[in-house]
Amino acid sequence: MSQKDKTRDKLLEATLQLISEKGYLGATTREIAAKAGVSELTLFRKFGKKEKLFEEMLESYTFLPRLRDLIEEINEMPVKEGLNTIGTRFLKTLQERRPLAQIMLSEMSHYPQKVRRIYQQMIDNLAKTLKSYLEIRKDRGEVRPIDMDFVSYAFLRVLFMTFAYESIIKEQKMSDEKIEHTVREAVTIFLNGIATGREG
Amino acid sequence: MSQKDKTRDKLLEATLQLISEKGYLGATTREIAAKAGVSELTLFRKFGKKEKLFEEMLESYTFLPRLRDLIEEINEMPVKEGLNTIGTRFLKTLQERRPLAQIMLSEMSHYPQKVRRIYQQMIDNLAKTLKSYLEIRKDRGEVRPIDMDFVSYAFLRVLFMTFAYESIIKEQKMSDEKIEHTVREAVTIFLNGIATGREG
DNA sequence: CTATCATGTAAGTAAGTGCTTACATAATAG
DNA sequence: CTATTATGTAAGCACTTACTTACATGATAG
Repeated sequence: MSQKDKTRDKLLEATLQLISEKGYLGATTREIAAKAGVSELTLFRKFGKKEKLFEEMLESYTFLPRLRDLIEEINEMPVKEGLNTIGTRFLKTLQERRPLAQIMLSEMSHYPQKVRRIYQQMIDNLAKTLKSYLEIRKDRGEVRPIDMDFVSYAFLRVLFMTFAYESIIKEQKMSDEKIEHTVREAVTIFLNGIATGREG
Repeated sequence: MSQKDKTRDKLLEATLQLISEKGYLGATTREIAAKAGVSELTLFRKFGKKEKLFEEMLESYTFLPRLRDLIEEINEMPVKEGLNTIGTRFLKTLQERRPLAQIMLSEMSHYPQKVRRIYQQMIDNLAKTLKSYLEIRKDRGEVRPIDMDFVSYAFLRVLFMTFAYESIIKEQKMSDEKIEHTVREAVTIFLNGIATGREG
């Protein structure tokens, strides 16, 4: 990688870190440049405006790598195992890309159209994967014929908000055990529900 | 109400609106005062600092009114109806207090301790209510003996993120029908799960 | 070696920002 | 009515911000 690209990367990385910590308005170009170890002028020469820097940073960071090939991986698994795999992978990805997740959460009110991209990359895509997986299970009689679109989103939303609560509001990293426990509980509920069938 | 209190209220209201639109840093004291129809100096005479204004605004707005007395209301309902009632009430409250919900979501990364208060008022309390309701149903054999704490949070989180997605990312108000549909689907999943019991 | 190109330093600009001071007026309370 | 209190206008301060201009230096490619 050329020196030029290294500088660019350092700036994008610093932008990710600082905006996730302080928000778009709270992160100043001075501080971003300092954190990247370059002069502020370099930042402006490369990106022109702060907003462009923000956009290019969003473009360059993605949730995808860990989530790719998930369809094929889970394709032949029974429902319980499939949900477990997808849920665990989802939470671990959020964990690894936590700054990006944090930006997504806190800037969604003010930059909805910019955030929508990463939301789509992350949750919409994953929901689609999950949905088509569940549709197959439905055809095979493994799951009930209900609105799989809603089910998929619901499953991911429980996990996403659990992540947000633990690692942002409570400011604690989710341990591997916590992740496992969370996914296990969610899968149990989604598969079997909580009712016994008896009415009180 | 005295003129004094009216001024105060107008300022708090303007603060709520503007911070929900632009975030804490994006909302300026000048603009808040203008929106409230008073001079900026009045703002500072009443609250001293912007941060204090923010805090007092958070103190003054609450999610509670609509949620009070919910325990007694649902107490004798069967699970399905109980979940339906609590879910619907929850979504309608979020809708009514949307600016507050929006602030809660977007400032949670930067002011976690301040947001925790409204989170506790809203979700933690409601989860507790739901949990104790479910514990009773459990004792009566209506629901399975599983982690009711997790179930309660999971149920509310699905609804909360659905609300956030619809009304913040997609920027559409949730219609009453949408609310009903959302709750109905969520209740179905949580009660019965999606599995048939047959393995593929 | 030399010409180019990425980067640096330094200084600065224009526009905000939160917050203050000095003085004036209108409303309210006793 | 009068004294107090809430509010207003106007100006501005000290600081920060995104962004710019002018000039210099070091690396790199041909």
